[in-house]
Amino acid sequence: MPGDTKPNGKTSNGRSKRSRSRSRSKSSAQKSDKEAAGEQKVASTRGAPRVQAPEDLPVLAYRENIIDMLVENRIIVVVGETGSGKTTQIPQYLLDSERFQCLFENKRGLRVAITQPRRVAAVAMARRVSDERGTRLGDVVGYCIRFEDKSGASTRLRYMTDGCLLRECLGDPNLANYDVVILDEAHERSLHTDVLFALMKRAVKSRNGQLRMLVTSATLDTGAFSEYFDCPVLEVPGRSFTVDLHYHPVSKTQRVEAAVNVALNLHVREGPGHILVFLTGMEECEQAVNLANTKLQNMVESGKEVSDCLIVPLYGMMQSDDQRNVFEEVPEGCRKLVFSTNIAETSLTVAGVGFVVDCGYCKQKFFNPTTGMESLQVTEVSQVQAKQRAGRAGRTQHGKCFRLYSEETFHRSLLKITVPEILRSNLASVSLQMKAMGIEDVVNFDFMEPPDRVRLVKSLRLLFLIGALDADGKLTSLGERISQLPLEPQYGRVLLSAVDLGCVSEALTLVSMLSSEGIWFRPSRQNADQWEEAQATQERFVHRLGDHLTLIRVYNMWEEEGCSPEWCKANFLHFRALRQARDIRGQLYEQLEKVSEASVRKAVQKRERDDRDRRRDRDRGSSIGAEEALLQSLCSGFYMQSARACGAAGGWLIVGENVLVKCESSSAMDGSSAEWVLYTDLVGSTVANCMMRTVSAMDHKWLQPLLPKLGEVDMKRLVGLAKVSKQAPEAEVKKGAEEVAKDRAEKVGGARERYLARKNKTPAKS
DNA sequence: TTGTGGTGT
Repeated sequence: MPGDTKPNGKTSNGRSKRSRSRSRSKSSAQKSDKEAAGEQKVASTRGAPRVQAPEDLPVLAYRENIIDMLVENRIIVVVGETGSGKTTQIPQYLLDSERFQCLFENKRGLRVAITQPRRVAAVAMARRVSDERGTRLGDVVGYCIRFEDKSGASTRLRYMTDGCLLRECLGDPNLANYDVVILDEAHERSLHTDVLFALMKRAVKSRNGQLRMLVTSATLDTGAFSEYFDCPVLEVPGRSFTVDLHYHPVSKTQRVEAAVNVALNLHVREGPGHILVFLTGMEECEQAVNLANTKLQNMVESGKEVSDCLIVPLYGMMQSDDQRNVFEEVPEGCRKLVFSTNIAETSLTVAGVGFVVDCGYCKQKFFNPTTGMESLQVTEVSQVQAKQRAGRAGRTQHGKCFRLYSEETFHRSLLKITVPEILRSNLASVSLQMKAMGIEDVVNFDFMEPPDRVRLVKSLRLLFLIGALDADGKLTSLGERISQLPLEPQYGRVLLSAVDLGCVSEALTLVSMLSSEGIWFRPSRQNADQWEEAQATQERFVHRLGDHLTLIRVYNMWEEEGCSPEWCKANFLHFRALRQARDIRGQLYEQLEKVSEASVRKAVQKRERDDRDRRRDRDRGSSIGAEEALLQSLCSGFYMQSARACGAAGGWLIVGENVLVKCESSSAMDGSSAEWVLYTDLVGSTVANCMMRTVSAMDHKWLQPLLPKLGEVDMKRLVGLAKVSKQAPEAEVKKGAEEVAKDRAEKVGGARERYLARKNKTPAKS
């Protein structure tokens, strides 16, 4: 990374020296490496027209090599470890190479898209490169992220989130706007990047030499990449310090205490360097902080000499100002001990870490396509993750990493790479987007890591049920409109039916709230008083008809309070999440208007006028009409997720499935006797213990007209086998029937199991 | 009994 010190401790030039001291300051230290890089400009360009890239970036030596390879090959893979400079330099090499630009027939000038998995990274890289070139951000170098497009007609290097490029593919699957696409951080295997792999491979082929692609990855799984893309791989060395590995196996149940003990041992024995401990979740981090404080106190009381130590947790759901505390500079001689979730693995960088303790586990989300159930499971980390965690100790000094498992476990038990998100996700949105791009056969599409057929078939079934696909799996005009909305298709369906039912405003609010991060602030249970106070405070928002109307009520009250952050704090709500919901709502409002046939604006304005009148009249009762309409429009997207009370058991039976479910205890409908309910999320780890989250009471007369469609699903027609079977009847029909059988047989979420099974059949190279 | 790893349009 530009501005880092070299291993020998000298800085490459005066500018780096300045930026080094700056990178320790509060404002940039709290951000990721990439964002910090972007911030250097403020300090270093004053009076200078142009920021220079450090002269000793490892990638520089490969400049001509990269261009040669990309002239000769349509696709190449570049493997470069942290600090090689690949993200900032390679796009500029291409832009500055006449020889490379000669390849392209169009004379509008080279245009390069560079994707990042995270928004902050896209912005920071654009800012940095723009500074290096001495241009205004948004001119030659720009970026594009949700809610913010800082680029224009003259933009040649466009940094963007992978999700943005994916959305651009919808309108233009061949990406005619670009000559080169760089998919950066490909090793992270984000859902969007994985889909882009497949789309780009296709686009490169169809553009016939006029579109080049470069895939960059930090860790070595080059076999899989080069095989899939059939392309050469170039390795660029990194620039970080060595990290000694130590293995301290402990039992899974003792990991928190063991992690605390190892960390305190390090604190007592080792020289300078902060300590970063990786645990699985918020509760573990809070618990560890308490435990470490107690133990440290005991040591001091027993007369042991212990130096100063600041002990802090770090996780995503933390209030923003608490999170900032983690990055505060500590006094000389004071050590920081940070207990973090995997947020510190890639998203945030704690500066000055010399020691890492890795518990060997993390939480991962798995979606079970058969039940539609989502679960958050504590899972062993992959080898790639373990290396990434260890690397956090070697950014500024020679480091040490303590793994709370054996070396044998590392090699024998841990997966080589993390199970890619595409194998763990709900694919409804991916399938719909592919259909909207004219890709008919989604099930047999050439993904690098093909998702299970069941997962894909189930996504088609869902799209059929909401009317986005017809019985033959063809995109309907409704599906086309839904695909335009940046939402899960089921939510898109709800919005469009809300237009017809006259409750757009409410639906926009609800869908935005459901699309944003969780709004409820749930204090750690380590803090019992606060926990109870939060429960009691949040209960006051509850709407008797369920969680969906509760969410709308919270949003409306927040707006009435002038969108106040203080009001959020007092009511145990995440301001960040509500603000995000407001941004999303604004965006959806605009896009829904483009997409929907009726005039959304008129409907919304009428609604808002009515609301004002009602408030003036203090006649709250009359808003029932809109509330009912909202619940009814929910049915159009989620009727297959409704359930009927099953008296004896005190739960509900999901329609069309023999699964008995309960409400989560935090739900407004918990303990309710409503005959019919509808949920937007189903969570749990096994079918036997799964819970509805976000639940509302329903009137059966809204559901009744929709439910028969559940019986109309013909999987064979949906995946397009009915037509194929005319040519090869027996085999194909049998295959289709097996699909249905397998589908029924499947009960427990098996992405990981199937992935493991596949990996074991074809062992990865070591 | 019961919790919410992290991203993104």
